[in-house]
Amino acid sequence: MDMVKRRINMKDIAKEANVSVATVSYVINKRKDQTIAEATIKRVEDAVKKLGYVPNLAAKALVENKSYLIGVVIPQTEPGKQFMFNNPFYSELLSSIEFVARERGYHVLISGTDVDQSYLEIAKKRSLDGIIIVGIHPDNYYENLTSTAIPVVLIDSYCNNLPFKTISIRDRESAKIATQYLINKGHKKIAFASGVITDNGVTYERYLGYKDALEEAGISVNKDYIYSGTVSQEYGKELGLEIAKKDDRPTAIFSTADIIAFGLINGLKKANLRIPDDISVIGFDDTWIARDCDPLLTTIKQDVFKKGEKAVDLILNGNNDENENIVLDIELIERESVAELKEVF
Amino acid sequence: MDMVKRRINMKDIAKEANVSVATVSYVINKRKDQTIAEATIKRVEDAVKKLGYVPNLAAKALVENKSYLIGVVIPQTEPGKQFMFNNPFYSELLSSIEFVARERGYHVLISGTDVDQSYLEIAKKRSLDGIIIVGIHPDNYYENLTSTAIPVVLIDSYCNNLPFKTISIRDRESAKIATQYLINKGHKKIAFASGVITDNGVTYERYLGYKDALEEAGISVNKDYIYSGTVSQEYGKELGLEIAKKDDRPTAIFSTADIIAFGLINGLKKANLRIPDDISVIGFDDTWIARDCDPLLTTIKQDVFKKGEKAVDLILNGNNDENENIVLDIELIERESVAELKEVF
DNA sequence: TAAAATTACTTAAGCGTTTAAGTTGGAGAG
DNA sequence: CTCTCCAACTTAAACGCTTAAGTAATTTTA
Repeated sequence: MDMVKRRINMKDIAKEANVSVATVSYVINKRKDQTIAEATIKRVEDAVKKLGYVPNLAAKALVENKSYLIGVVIPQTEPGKQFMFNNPFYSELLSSIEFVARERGYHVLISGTDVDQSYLEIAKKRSLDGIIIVGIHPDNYYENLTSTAIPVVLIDSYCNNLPFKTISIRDRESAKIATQYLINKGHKKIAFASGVITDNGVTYERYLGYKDALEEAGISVNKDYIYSGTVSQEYGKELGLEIAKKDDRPTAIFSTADIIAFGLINGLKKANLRIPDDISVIGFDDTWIARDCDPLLTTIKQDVFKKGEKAVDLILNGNNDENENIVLDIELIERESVAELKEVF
Repeated sequence: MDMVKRRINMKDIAKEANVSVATVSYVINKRKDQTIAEATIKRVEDAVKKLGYVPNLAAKALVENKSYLIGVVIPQTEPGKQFMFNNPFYSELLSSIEFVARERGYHVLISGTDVDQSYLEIAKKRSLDGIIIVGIHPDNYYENLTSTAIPVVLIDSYCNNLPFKTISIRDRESAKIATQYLINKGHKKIAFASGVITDNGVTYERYLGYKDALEEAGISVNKDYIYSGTVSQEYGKELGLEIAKKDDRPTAIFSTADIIAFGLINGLKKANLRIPDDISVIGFDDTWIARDCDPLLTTIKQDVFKKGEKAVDLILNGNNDENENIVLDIELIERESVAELKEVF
């Protein structure tokens, strides 16, 4: 007697339906290239229901060398720490990736970036079907990944020399648009507030766009107006307080993330400046936080859902050899945090 | 000639090190119950390095019926939608679960709640080593899960009749503490603002705690002061505007989530009420948002990291038969959003 | 009417591990 | 000098699935 509760497998189904395991496999996978009698299909399906069969993906993964698993790597604030989730942009992105992946029959494995263990190792171990890397990471990350056949999609990274697919927006142009918007409103003293500026990151691109706009308008870049810290409300707030105290205060600030802008607004208000009357702020991303600042934040909207969706699509449908780069559009959302500058003589 | 790039497996290592696959397996898993000569261990380890061997977890999972994978289920706002990530509490919790799991050599599979496919099925399919269910879910979720041997940990759920481990705080008591704090500050007209109140959810418990405090203080519960919507800043804001217009306005509001409190503050300010001078607000969770409202939000702090950590520990170390319930402590954090009520005669 | 094609299957090898059970040679015991 | 014991291995089955190749019966084609 078989007292131990065994896992129901294809063999059990085969026996119950009076067919071979191969047939069961064909029925379960609905294989179009196999011809199977309607009656047989029904017998198998009935057996599956009757016995409560659930396929074992580990076995499937073993023979197919495929896991129906997509890895998502999210940047950490610090090594050995948790990953960055105070920025709603990442939350929203992850949520959309998970949603789309699930629709496609895939699951999502999340991971912060571990210094000891390269993500490539995880990918190989788990036979991941693809890796979506969000944001910028230490260089050694990418190095290893090039040696593998696993599709890698980079979101918000400008490592153009690497054979990876990317999905991005025109960060430089977008930043230029934001800055030009401020310039068109009469601002000349425009500050730049961002997280750490890394070589291949979006932040650097956005910095370039900011510079482009200023230079094109004949405004020289004031090094005193360039602020770079962490992508967090804390930094924004700190910065708001600092800027408020400044002698030659800027009249507008372009922030590369809503969450920094949010902090900025808090800090500036704390220092009794009115926004946008005393100082204007423009953000980036259009996360929910932009819709719930006071004043409502004028910002560059990027379609976060689409960003996640396209990333999954690139992994699943993309030709692995091709080096695709998808570029999404942005939109400037005018709300309440930017004012026309009254000329002061 | 073997032109196709094959995956390096134990057999290759065995050949290279001149031992059997079994020995390789023993060395790689550092099995204490096997005696292996130092020299042999070194030979195997060298071969692993030389050939760049990475174990195949699918194969391991197949024989061990174990995946080193923990599933985390996060509530969705609506069926067929993405999961709830506007609430920083969930983000922070997920981040800590992932961090702790990774430390322990496990990975995290995330999933929103899919109506069609019960999570039990995913769990079986993937041989998950455990499931952490965050927040409250439709009843049929739990039903299926009882039939399996997979360890399930419920975070923020009061389904006490089910054979699951839980990890929670004393929600009722905590809400009572928050409400009593307001009462001690002289408030009598205290509103309650929450998400949907479900039978087994934390929200109901917090509602009870709110009621307890009022009743104990001899204040009758005013149905007009009970607001229940969604756990979002939008709802909070809407509510803030609504409450501001009210004839018999409450003097304080207890919100069951910081994010609602955040919205409330925005809405109330929009309606030209000063906080805490005109109306006090107390939150719950102490997510980062509490530290970045203006005014800073007085709130009930729960240790989100510990909540995640304990959940992982329960999955990995907990005796599967025992029905453990871990209860964590909370702390009231006094900030700026609650004022002493000046008696008005 | 025999050959070819098609339908509806089955057989069995293989994916990369783990592990219970066996083997071998040498050290220590009697 | 044989016997036992132990260290240091090896052998081979099993985990649950996929799939190329085979088979047998039936139908179509020339």
